[in-house]
Amino acid sequence: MSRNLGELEQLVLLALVRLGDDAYGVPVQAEIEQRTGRSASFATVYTTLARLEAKGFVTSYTGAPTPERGGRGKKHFSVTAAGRAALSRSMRDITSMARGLGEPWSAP
Amino acid sequence: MSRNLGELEQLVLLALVRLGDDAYGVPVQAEIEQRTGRSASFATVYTTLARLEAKGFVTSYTGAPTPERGGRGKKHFSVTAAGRAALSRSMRDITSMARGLGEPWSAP
DNA sequence: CCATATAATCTATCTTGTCGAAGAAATAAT
DNA sequence: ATTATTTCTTCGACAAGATAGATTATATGG
Repeated sequence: MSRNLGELEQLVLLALVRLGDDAYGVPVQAEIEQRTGRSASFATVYTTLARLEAKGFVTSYTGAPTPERGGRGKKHFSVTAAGRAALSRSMRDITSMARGLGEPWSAP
Repeated sequence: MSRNLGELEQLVLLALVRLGDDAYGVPVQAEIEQRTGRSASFATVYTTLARLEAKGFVTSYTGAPTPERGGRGKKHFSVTAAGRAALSRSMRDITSMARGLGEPWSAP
């Protein structure tokens, strides 16, 4: 029923857009932490990614691992059209509510 | 205890800022529906308001009812300094993640 | 085949979102 | 005063989202 995105779902979706082809768990987590300063464990990011996929907002394919030095293959994610639409709606909702308010949320 | 706001909590807080002195349950719900087009029952709004108050992000006082034509007294809400700070953080997080992206979430 | 590195999943719990139905408080009508 | 009507809020119950510690999977190097 809920075509609404949670807050973390929004951030993850935005991170995917930012990262493009390099989008998989690890960098998504890093991007969120670096840009927002907010901590999010890998597990948290992965569960969110899984939920988004279940809703059809992202798709994934498992790629080959880095030839360099060990490790498991990466699971790459990309945002679907439905995902972009959902993200767009969420962003619109929040900007609609914030529009016109200078930045009163930081004023005394 | 997460000091992060949920999406609805953000919207409700923004609605309170918009409404100022006229901020109580009914208009908050109306403001959200009108501005975002997204439905939210009164119960949903009140629950969120109660949670925000429990977290210290809003305060309330029960005012006298309208002399006009019946009805229960209104419970007025206002955002606390902590609430503004939390809202500010949330807004900053999302704009930080969206910064630079024209509006790619709506592009093919 | 054991150590090490990298990446993803499992399991479990707490927090948020959601709303139908019921309750509370005031005025108006009978 | 009793009942109706209007306005606004709370209750109770469950679904969905957030969170992370421990665990598993897969690759390379010695």
